[in-house]
Amino acid sequence: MKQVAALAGVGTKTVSRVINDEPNVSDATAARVWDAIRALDYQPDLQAGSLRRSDGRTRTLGLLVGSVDNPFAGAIHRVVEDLAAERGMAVFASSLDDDPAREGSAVRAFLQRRVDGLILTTASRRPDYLPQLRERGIPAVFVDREPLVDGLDTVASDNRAGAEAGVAHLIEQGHRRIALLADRLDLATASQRQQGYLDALAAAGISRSDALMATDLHDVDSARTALERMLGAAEPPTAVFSAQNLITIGALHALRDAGCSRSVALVGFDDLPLADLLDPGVTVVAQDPQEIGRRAAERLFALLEGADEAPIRSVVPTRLIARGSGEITPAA
Amino acid sequence: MKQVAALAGVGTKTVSRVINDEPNVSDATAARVWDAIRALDYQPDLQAGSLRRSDGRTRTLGLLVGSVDNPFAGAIHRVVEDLAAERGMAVFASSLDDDPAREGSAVRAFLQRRVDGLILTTASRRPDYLPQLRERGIPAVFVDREPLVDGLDTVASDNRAGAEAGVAHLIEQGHRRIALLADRLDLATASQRQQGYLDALAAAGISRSDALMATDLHDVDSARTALERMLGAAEPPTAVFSAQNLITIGALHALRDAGCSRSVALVGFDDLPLADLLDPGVTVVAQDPQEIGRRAAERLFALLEGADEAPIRSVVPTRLIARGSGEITPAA
DNA sequence: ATGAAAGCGCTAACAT
DNA sequence: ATGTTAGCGCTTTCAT
Repeated sequence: MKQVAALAGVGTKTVSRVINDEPNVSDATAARVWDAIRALDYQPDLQAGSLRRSDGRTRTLGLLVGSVDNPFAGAIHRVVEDLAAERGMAVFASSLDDDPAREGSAVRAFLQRRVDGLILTTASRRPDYLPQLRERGIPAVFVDREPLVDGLDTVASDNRAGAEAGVAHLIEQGHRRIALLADRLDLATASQRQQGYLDALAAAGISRSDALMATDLHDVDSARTALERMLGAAEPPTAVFSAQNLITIGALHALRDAGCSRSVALVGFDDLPLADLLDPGVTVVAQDPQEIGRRAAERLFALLEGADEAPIRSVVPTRLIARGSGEITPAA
Repeated sequence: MKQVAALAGVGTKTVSRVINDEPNVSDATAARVWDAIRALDYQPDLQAGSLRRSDGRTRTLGLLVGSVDNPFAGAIHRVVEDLAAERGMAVFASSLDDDPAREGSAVRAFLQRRVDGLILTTASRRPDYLPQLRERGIPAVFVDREPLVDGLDTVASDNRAGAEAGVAHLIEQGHRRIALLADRLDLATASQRQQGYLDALAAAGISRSDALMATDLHDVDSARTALERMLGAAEPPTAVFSAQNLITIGALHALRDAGCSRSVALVGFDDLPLADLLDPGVTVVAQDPQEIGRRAAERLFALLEGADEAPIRSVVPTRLIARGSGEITPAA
């Protein structure tokens, strides 16, 4: 910056004024400064600036998702990035892997880099870094999972209602032995979806059976194995509700390998790319990751602009998409 | 930091020494400092530190991909993130959308935030920011696409050979009228894959037909439309080579809608989730995004540690995965 | 083993 | 309309 000032024959503060287009610079000097900036390929150091700037902003935000590799997270990331870019903000993204330790170090990494705000998916019901965020006045919006703490801003799918609708759909087709394949129940999403499953059964007067509920499934293979075991049991399910996208993939493998794709019904929570091209098409309870990302980002920006109303708890509706697999009726 | 120093009853420099565990601090003082740090929930400001630090490092890197929403990009991102985290580095990710303007502003945003290094996918053959990177000594590794500039470090799939192998596979099944569905040819990947297609035809003595080559396809819908048109033409292709993952999805839709999934062969470049569950399974020329990401990240870290050898041009082999759609033989 | 002073690149506050 | 001085939170250099 000093070089630019020297080349343009002005003081550094004038250069600063030009860059941030503050008032009180004559057009002539501004032009000279811009020339010097171009001549030197000067790029202002945003971090150094924020060190002294009154609001201390770094124009940077942190995004924590399940895994940047997961299509659901990718969709959220993309929306957040686009909205952030419109405001000249850049985004740090990190993967959580549903590991509280990894979550903690990711948040720490964000804080050390002085992000202005955070959009977080959490693996814990009561994240331990919340007091720190409060103290430092760093706004955060939780997405996908709602911690069990009051006063937080959250945006998530209607997991319970969506799961209930998916299972009710299977019940309408005449199924009574419906399997549940779910993730670790300490994750809010998994337990809410299980609750929806149980609510749908209860509403139809179907008693729950532990033999039909597999939980703690965290990847494709564990889901596949769990369903294979159920299909080989004495009273196999006639329908399956899989409560997460990777689990649905595992279930699809198990059904295909057992030759049951056309005889055992399947409804999955969360949509999959190509789900409509399978045969039968995969019926899903679709989430709307774009909408989740959009609401979260907009809420975060509102907080950054000093919105002071009460925290919001935003629930994004799900949508049942019938494609065939969920409309299979139980064998007579 | 001053507060910590005050609470621990030491000078700020001692706190600095403890944080960066430099030598010459007695265990007793160190312990007192750590206590103070915990008591105050102190997080050092990494950016402020790098301002004065001799190497100026921010422990941050920039990653530019096609779109953070694309599974290929997601896989690369994930690997880069994991390797970066091991070294205490955070990563800024941005989407390119194959738009040179967006590419430029993303790189500018990275530079203003003083990233230590870059992993870049580019939409231009000669990115205009290269001189700036040189001047500032910011190392960059290009992934997926190789700019037409000497002296750069690059990591990419063997696009030409992979495409040639995919098309040769179709020719082996007896096909002679093989369609090409490709992206904008100004993108290195697209033109290399087209070249592979042409090489395979030439090797088999099949003359090229412009009616069978659709280019400038950039998303699912344009690919679908292009293939629909070809299938309705006088001499429709008996096989299709789709040169990119979104294009393959479009082709699958077109084939299904035209009722040709079982009669027209398809080989796609780049693997798709669920490709093995479709019926028939989708034969693909699989890339290895993890390997691409790993090599790029490791090369970047080597450059950051001052490796001074000549730039490397790393070519990652592809692998043909036969799943059914590519083994369909032409109708007699 | 520890601390004081200077300075990294920038912006705030106050001149002029 | 422009420049000067101080200081953001840290690390360097050099003294003690």
